[in-house]
Amino acid sequence: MLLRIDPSSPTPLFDQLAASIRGAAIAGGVKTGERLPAARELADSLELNVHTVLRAYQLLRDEGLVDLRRGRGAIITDRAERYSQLSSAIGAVVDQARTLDINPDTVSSLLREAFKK
Amino acid sequence: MLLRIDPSSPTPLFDQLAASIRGAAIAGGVKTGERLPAARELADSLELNVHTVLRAYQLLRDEGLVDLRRGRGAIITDRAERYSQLSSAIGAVVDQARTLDINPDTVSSLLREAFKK
DNA sequence: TACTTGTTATAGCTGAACTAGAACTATAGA
DNA sequence: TCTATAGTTCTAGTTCAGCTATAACAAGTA
Repeated sequence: MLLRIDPSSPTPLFDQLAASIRGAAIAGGVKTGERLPAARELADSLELNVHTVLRAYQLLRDEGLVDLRRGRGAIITDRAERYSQLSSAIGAVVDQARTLDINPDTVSSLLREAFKK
Repeated sequence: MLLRIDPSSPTPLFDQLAASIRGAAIAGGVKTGERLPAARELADSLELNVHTVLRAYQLLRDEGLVDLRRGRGAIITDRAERYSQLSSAIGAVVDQARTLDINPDTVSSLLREAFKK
């Protein structure tokens, strides 16, 4: 599983980490039932604080992608499959946005607005 | 043009305002060539600081939705039409996300990841 | 029991967001 | 041209989220 974190990005580190794990889950880099590295361990290898990693794990737990328990660690649920089902619809938006030359931030904002309706 | 701002939301005020104006431009509440209220004026009516309003205006200028010049104010460009063209694709994502019970934050994150590829 | 690993609490640092006040300047209109 | 308009730039103070650092605690596992 390849996890890339960019400390210079304005996106919070815990968000980047969660997104990265999500991506791995969708791409098949991590499979259902598989266990993620222990928070302290991952924190060491990514040079982050344990709390930052745990916050990412908790975010993923809140959305149901991960089952998180003491002594056991973080285990990927079958929810990744649902995310995969969204991929083509999202891909269509990205393609069209690129054609229309609309930047990611704007598209993201338009998406959030659409959710409010 | 109806602009709603929620001070208790975690989303920055300038982002909310920009999104709100974008929404009005797409919905037809503001049309191409039309002029937005002066920043100081809008700041008064929304009970925001002028700088916050101007930051929203500058954001919209950066994405090309607004033409911003001293003494003239902010004028909507024809770019709003492009945003409208994205609407159906975005609507499809929102519908599917609701069916799959995937929350807006996650969808937004998945979208940004998709843009990186 | 001993080890692993997430949970919770406290605390300090930094930067973004927001507000406030003021001076400046390009543009529009009389 | 004169004047009001309205965005631009600068300085500065406050608040809060994000991140880091320690440390004690609790539920699983071996």
